[in-house]
Amino acid sequence: MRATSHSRRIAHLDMDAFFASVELLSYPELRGRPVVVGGRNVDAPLMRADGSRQFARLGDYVGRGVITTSTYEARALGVFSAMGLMRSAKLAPDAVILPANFDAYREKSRQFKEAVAAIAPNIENRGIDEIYIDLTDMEEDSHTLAQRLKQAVFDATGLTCSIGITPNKLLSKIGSDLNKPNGVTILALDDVKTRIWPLATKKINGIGPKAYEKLTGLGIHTIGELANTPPALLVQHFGISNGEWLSRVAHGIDERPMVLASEPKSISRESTFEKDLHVRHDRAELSDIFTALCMRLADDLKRKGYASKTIGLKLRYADFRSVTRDVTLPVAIFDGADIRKAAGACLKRVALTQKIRLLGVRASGLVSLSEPGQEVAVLQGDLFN
DNA sequence: TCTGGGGTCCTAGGACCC
DNA sequence: TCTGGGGTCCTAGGACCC
Repeated sequence: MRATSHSRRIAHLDMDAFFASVELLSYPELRGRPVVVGGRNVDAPLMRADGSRQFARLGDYVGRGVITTSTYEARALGVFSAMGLMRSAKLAPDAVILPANFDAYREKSRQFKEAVAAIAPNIENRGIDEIYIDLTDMEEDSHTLAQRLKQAVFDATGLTCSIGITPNKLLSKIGSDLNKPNGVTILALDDVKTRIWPLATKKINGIGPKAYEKLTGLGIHTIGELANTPPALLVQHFGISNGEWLSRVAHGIDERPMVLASEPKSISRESTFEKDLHVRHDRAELSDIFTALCMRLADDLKRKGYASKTIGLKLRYADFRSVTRDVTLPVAIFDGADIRKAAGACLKRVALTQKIRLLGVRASGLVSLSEPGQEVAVLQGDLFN
């Protein structure tokens, strides 16, 4: 076991505009154009009589949903991930909108991670399109390694990525973003003052919209200003744990270890409706959606080999407030009808005083079905009667 | 025309136990 | 006759990330 004080070399690899880039492999004629992926009512491209394809236009989109990924050409028009589609349609009406194709993204994800693993096996997964890689024990210099990794990813997928290599995960994550797309950034701790301190505090992974606003309110805009703020002041405003963390990360300090394997903590399914639903007028439809969510969750549990002791319900009202309720059972369950009963018991505990825009069901307290010694019930009805 | 879906982690209060 | 101090589990909400 290596002591944490030992100097490490950690890479962060981030695929460039991942979902959109995967789509461009199928539709190369869209290269160089603003393209977004997302939405639920998006038609796949149609083939015209002359063999060319007809794509849906963002400006014609009607309905709920957000952008999941946009190409760099679309970002130049102000259209980014998580932006509402109707709002983005105003900003970039002539952009092309494509439906998401998650199976294809998962397959490309598997391919790029496999290509990296063949070079450097110590990988931490950070979702579908990014990973950390421990390069500490590799022989080659960082520039050579970065090029090798990028080439391997491109050969396996036809896609480009950006890489940051530094002594820790915090700086590598910031670094991979500094020369996007198709970039490499290599930093040492000595570079923090010149390269990191000028950046906005929200570039730090873990400083989100709320913390950023609070810092701005204190007159702290850059990471350098954060580093030069007395830790006591940060503790005063953010609490002991967060305050001290802010001071450390502003100085580029991050001792978090690589996490090479992990078990899921929860599995969930949720759905935002096309239109807000009324608890009485739309009762039948709501009930069907609720049951379908529970059945899909049961499928997910079985496929992944887990049972769950705690079933939770999530509900979002028309005004976007959301509430959760959960119940812990005496035994773990995985049957769809049992999940439906448990979630139904949760639903009885929430106030249904306005229309609903989202329902979700969550399984936590997971127990692996492959590990013996756990009490798992396949019960029929007697738990809630 | 607001604001997806799947996750993790943290906090805080209350129950309950020793 | 007036009330400690842990520890763990459960629940609800919220921040944050991809």
